[in-house]
Amino acid sequence: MAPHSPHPTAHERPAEELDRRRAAVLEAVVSEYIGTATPVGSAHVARAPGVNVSSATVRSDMAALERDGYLVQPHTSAGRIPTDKGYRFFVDHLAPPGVLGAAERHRVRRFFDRVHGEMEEMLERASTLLSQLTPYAAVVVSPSHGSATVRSVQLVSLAPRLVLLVVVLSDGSVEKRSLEFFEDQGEEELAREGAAIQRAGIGSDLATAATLVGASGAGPRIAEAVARTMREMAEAGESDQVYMGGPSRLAESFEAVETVRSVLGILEKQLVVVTLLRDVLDRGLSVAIGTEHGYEPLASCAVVVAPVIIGDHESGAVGLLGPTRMDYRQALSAANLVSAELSERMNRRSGRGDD
Amino acid sequence: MAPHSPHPTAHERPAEELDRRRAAVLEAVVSEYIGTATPVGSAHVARAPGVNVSSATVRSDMAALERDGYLVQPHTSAGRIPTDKGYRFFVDHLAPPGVLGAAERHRVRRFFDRVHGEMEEMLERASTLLSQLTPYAAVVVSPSHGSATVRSVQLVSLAPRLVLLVVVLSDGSVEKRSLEFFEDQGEEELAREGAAIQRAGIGSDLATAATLVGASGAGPRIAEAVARTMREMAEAGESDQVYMGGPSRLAESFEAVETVRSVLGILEKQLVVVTLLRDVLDRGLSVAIGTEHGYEPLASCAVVVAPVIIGDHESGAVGLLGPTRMDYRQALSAANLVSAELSERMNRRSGRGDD
DNA sequence: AACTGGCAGTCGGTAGACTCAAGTGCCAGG
DNA sequence: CCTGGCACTTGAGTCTACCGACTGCCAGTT
Repeated sequence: MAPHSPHPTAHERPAEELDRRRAAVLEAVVSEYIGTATPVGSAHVARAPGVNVSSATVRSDMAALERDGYLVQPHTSAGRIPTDKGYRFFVDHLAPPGVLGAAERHRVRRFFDRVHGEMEEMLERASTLLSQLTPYAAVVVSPSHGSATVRSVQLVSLAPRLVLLVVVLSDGSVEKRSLEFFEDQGEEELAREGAAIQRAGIGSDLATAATLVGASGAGPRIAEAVARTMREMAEAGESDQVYMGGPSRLAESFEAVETVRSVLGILEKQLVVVTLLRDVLDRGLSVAIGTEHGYEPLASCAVVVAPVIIGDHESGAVGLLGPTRMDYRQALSAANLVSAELSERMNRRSGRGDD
Repeated sequence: MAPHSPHPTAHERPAEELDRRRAAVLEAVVSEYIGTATPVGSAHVARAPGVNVSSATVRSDMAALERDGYLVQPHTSAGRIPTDKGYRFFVDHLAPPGVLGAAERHRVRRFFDRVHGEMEEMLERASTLLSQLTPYAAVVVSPSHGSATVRSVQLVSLAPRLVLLVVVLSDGSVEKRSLEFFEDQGEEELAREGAAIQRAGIGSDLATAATLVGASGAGPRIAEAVARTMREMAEAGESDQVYMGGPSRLAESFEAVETVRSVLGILEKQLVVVTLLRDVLDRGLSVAIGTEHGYEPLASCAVVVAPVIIGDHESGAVGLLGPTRMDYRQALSAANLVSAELSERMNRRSGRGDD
């Protein structure tokens, strides 16, 4: 058993090492396929760094990887392409931490330094930013009001019998709703009512405030209408807003126009998107590949998610949607960078409940 | 010259009538092509109602129409397809007024009866509605603040050193912006300052109000910051918001994924969209076909526009974007219906300046 | 003069045969 | 256990022939 072979390294590789080589083969296949979208053959892989064996050996490794479900052959005389399981292994074990280029980091930083305007605008533009940092479509789910408390309630007369209810919450968001009354309301009566309502509701969350206002018995009709409307706001505030960035990226990612259509169609259903992202996050994942998210129509897609953390819990999310053969490293670092930056800004802005 | 021919109508058609027949031929070609996206041949046209001549005659008419630039042949042995000029003639002279089905009318009515929430939400959802009424992508451009006047100014403390400026305008819109101060501001000082600022600015439009507030000399630092921020709001309010509905419709309209990508890419540039729609409206058109709008990348598209009229002038717009072979009748009636309905709602809501 | 049927001519699109290149599986040998 | 060599498979590309859908033109009819 003396190592007199011309390929000693190959000869002495113990079993454990073999697995490592297979991993290297898998990595080579995935990397190559991500770049070229073409089935990759054993010759290509043999040339990859970390794989110091002949193409014949690679072939047997690839056959094994196929048996184990990491690769598939589109047809007999073609190279291999990764399965979802293959991508999964790549993401979990092989993908290096992945750092964005300095240029991109700088771009993100500059973006967040320049953003003015309020949360909605920031989120909207962040989704565009994300889609420009990567070749994928981006989604940003706005944090729900959650436990934000009422900071101010105001009634503004807009026209005869038309009054605008404006509620400011502790997270800096403003909800408005117009109310129509049968009788005209005097300017100073409105102000008085507004003050009373504010006194009743301030400091509580929207739903509670609505109840308190209803019970406060201030001005018969008005308080009732305001209470009802605040309850509406509370309900509406729970359904998170979704911002979509760079939908045209989808048309770059997929060949078939039919796929583009169906994926775009899904992105239009905001509720689905929110549920999907939350699901993935709840399962503790940051990547969902192919059918992992259990949503059939997106079987050819992968989703990369990063939470936006405000205060102590995940309340929003940013995501990237691309083909399963997406560049996970790039996508992950972009999503993480933007979500971190977003979290920081939002934390800085939102008040801490009590002054 | 007694009409003893078996085809008397054909025989006695004077020159002017001939034109009418050509128009009928053109109409048949356009209608058919809109429906099938396939070059249409003389045999098909000959069978169309209103064209009571043989295919040979139709052929010579089609040749004439091609000479005049209304039709083209993709290749020698194929049928004809309309040119932009052909579509234009169709739209201007041939397209019947076009009424939406009762079901659609009812759907629109119901939609507008149910919409609650405020303008932004209404516009957003109107764009979705429009894209569902037709197989095309929809855009809605929000009315700019224009001459809306300030109805209320409020300063709300969110956190130490963090204050939210909330301005309510007479059209029911609410602008907010957070201000950061170096020193902490007392709750009641803020209220006092807010009241003073409101007194200075109320009744003027945003830009004027900003100047007035700046000059009012209320509270040294605060008034200055508020004035600056209000000016920012005035500027931001001028750039109209664009809502895009049903982008996936684009993937249905075009065969080539490349076209889908580029058109989607253009839709993402909101400024371009706004300019385009305004341009078309300013030229008094409601349809722009192919290159008529002078925007090269959209040469394969047609745009249908309808103004949203608030008070006395066009301040917003709804539009539909589809292939040049779109169903103009359907698109026009849908856009008109939604824009009319939208105008009415907005007029009802926006206060009339003075109480 | 206007319209018609008939006919030759023009192409695009499809189907089949063939070739080519990429890539595999297997095997004997080191 | 790995390697080079070899036979085999198969999609993709090319070429050809053919079919069908049109058109343009023309002589004939009313």
